[in-house]
Amino acid sequence: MPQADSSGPRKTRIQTQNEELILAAALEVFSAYGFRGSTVDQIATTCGLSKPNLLYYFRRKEDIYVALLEHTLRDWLEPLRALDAAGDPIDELSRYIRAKIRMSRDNPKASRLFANEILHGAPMIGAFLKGPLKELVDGKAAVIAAWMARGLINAIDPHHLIFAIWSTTQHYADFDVQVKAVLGKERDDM
Amino acid sequence: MPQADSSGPRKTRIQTQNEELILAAALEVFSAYGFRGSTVDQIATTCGLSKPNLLYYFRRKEDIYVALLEHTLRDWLEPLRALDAAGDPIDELSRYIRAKIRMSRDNPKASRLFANEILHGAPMIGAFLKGPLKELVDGKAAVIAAWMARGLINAIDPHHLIFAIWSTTQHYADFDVQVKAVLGKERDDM
DNA sequence: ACCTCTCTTGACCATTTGATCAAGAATTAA
DNA sequence: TTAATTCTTGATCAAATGGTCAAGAGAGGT
Repeated sequence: MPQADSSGPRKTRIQTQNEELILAAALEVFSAYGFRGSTVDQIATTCGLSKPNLLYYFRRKEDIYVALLEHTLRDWLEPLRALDAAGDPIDELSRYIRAKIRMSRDNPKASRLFANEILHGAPMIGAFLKGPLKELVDGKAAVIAAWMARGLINAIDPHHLIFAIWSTTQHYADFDVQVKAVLGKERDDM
Repeated sequence: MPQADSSGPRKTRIQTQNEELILAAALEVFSAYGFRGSTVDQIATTCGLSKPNLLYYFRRKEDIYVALLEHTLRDWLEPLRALDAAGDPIDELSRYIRAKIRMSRDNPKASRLFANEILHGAPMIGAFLKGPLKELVDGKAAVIAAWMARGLINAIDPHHLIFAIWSTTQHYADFDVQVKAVLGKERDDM
């Protein structure tokens, strides 16, 4: 029972390797079909393991999903964390926006994974949103508000500025098919 | 077999009434759980009909879903259609944006229904996106481009301007739980 | 009242799917 | 080598679920 050890990451070579395989396959499948739309068999087939073998590493379907969310969530917020109060507002915000666009382009599946989770009421990461995410956003909103107070940038509600950045950038990952359909799907520029 | 008549809407009073009930319940359920995440039983229970009875009006689960999408799609694009080339650009765009925000607020479930469909690759309305939707957007993008050419508003890519409007406004419906979580869920203003 | 057509439902079916288990194969430590 | 541990899988199960069907209840027109 590999999950049992909460003390130390006493993991076998095979264990580490297969868990990575599984999470990669899970991202592929969950991001495309959502939690309920995906089957354990699909994930198993995608990573070339048998279903019981997959369930040896993650005992429940939900465990795979949660592990994947947590695993991906780490990098996802990195660009926002990097927003530096001491830097130039325009530079900092530009860098943040560009980083978000790059992430949407390079890892649209992660974006769709989260979008789907939140769209369905965030049943698994609701606590995370109200806790760590809110803290982070509140903190950065304060940074932006300080810039505005010093007259460095136009004053608008910082929270909604962040929402606007999130929505516009992630739009290209989450609604990819719509964007491609409307643009005629040959154009790859932005 | 009520579906059969493609000639005229020869519908019974009960038929019309129950179909409305079903579509309302379907919006409730599909918007919350997605297509595969929803069950016919859930929809039946929500509108107080038995499952076989519901399947008497819509023979397959997919039929309910498609009917709902088509039914909702009509109003959804109305504000964009209303964008008037002869009007003042600022007024027209303001009106459009306000209309979209109002729709996101008044009918977030419809927004989430579409968001989910598109997020999963638009398996049912892919043709609509590439056809009628593209025509409409291309037409309105041309209108906006004409305003820009006359120097009435700043020049940026009209298609991406429309995407920005879509994403920012629908964000508040689609990612409702995230917005509420981050804002502390008491605030109801924008 | 009578007949036809519409509507409703309990019972049932086939398939899918998350999950289990015992037994065997492979790996690792001694 | 040997023994313990880890890994793998075919077979199987129970529950959920989309969909069917025959038979009965109800509405509407005459």
